[in-house]
Amino acid sequence: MADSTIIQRCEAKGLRMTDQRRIVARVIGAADDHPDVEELYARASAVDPKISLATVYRTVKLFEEAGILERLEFGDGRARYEDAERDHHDHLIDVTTGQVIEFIDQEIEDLQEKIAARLGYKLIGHRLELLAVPVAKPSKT
Amino acid sequence: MADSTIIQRCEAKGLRMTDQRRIVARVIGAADDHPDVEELYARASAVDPKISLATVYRTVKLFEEAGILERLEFGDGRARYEDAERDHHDHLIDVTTGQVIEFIDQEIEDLQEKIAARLGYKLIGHRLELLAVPVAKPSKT
DNA sequence: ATAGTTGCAAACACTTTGCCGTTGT
DNA sequence: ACAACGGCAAAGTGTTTGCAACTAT
Repeated sequence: MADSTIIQRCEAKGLRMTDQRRIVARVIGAADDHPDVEELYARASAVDPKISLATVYRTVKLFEEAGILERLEFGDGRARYEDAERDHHDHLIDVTTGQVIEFIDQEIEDLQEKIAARLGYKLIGHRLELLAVPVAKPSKT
Repeated sequence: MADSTIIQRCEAKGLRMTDQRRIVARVIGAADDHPDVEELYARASAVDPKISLATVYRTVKLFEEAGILERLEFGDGRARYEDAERDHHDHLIDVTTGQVIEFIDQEIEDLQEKIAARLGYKLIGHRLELLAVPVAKPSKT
């Protein structure tokens, strides 16, 4: 189940697929940013104006528990979701703009496993966010 | 201001020091775990039974904004605080028990800077939590 | 047919805030 | 003295839930 859509993976897991769930699935699948629930609701509402916020919350939670979505928290108190099936990556947050940049670095992945092992643990996941400022423009200094 | 107490750093920054703030400062300084605000409130209440939860919230926020404390979020919806002056470290969370283990690894710190630089950014901070399970006991596999 | 789902509004958990009497400097 | 602070309870967020009507299988 490598390159399947969110909807296909839902079906594969036997989740009952309603119109609302399909809409939420599509909205997330189409997103290339990291929308919070309110934003998913706004995008879903554009497709079906009578979908409710509660349904969006229930749906993302369901999908998350099914391992289809991954919940992210960037420290602003709102949960964000992304397709769990996408290639693993971490996030760099531009603190000047709030922009989120995805990246992968195998070296850092390996290092994390090594650190966990050193502490007597087996790594099952991690959260890594780099907070940074652009290095380009500003005047001197 | 390397090895100073939280209270000393508050004074150095010119914060008005009340009894309540001193209590919160001491409670955090004495903690070797990662208490959430409710827990800080419980510990502070043991010293001064009439301190209010609102004051604890106001105080940790004030201290955080002064750069004296660091706010942590382990994904359970509650903010946790620790002394920002302690040596930098990251956290490994034992998902079977919720226990939090602190660690430092210079290699991973350097790598993060390198990654940020590669993306055109200057690293100003990061959040890293490893989620892991103990590797010892279990039977065969 | 029927167990699961939805929308709505009410309930929640955590955190912030307005008001007013109190306190640090 | 007086701006800043603390306690209280009320208000705010983001998220969850009870319920009656609806829908996928």
